[in-house]
Amino acid sequence: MEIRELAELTGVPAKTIRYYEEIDLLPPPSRKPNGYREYSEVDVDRLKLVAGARHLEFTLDDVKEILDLRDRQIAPCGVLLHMVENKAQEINQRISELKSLEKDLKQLFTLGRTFPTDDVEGKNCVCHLVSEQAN
Amino acid sequence: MEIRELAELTGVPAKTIRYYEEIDLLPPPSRKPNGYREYSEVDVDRLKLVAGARHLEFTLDDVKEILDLRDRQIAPCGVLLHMVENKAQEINQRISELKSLEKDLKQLFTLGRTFPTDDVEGKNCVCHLVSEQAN
DNA sequence: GTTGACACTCCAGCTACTGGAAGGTATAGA
DNA sequence: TCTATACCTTCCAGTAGCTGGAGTGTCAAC
Repeated sequence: MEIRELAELTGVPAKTIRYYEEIDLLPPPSRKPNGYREYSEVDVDRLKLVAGARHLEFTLDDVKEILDLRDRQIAPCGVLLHMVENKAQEINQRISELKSLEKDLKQLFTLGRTFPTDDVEGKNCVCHLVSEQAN
Repeated sequence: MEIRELAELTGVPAKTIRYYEEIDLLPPPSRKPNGYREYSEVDVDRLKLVAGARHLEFTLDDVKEILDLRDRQIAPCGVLLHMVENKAQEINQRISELKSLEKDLKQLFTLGRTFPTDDVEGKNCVCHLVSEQAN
């Protein structure tokens, strides 16, 4: 199949597929006589793993690690399971951060709404509240 | 004051301060005879606003917009308040995404743990589960 | 005179693509 | 046969927000 079909089967844009090839995430495929890339089911499987991992917000380095193991005939499941656990942890952490951020923003909004909107430099200015966030 | 002091007062690394200057977020400061940058309280205020906004995860473009208004003597509070509201909304959205992601990861972990760790290509492989995430 | 901690500029690299230019190829229709 | 279109190809540049490092200059203390 050509690159467009691989793109459709995996949901990964053709442009991105070429990029993945460039950074050695995907092996250079064989070429048709006209120079077009030609892919097989094996490529579909590989790219689906990449797409799935990206959907889970793994980095391309993570993905590379998994694929490297697989390429060397080592079952990557153990490592991957570990990565999944770590990623869940990481996401959890980020959720906490964002929740705290959301709280700050809402507080800022509530307080800021009580201020006049034409005070450029005074303390009763949303800008001033924002400046204080840095601490 | 020199750049190091400004950095300490605002928590923004000197390197970043120079970068902000380069992208016209901060005006080029006056220079001492030896060529060192020299800052005043006004610069501290300005950079604190930037730092606060960055802490709230506003983009530098957002910050630029606010500073531009202020520089043209227009009170940016109204615009900023609006931005705060939008950002809260955006963060909220992202929290939802991450929560769903966390759920997927935890499910994957639970299920993956029941699999043998030496199955490279079969269906009982974490890799296979990850591949299916793309849908 | 030398050491150490600063300062300066400039260039490169990070992540994960994405857009666009300039050109080649395949197919369908007038 | 010409042409329109929808692909394909390569290569270069840009995005966001810094950060690291090289190479050099300055200043104060010992």
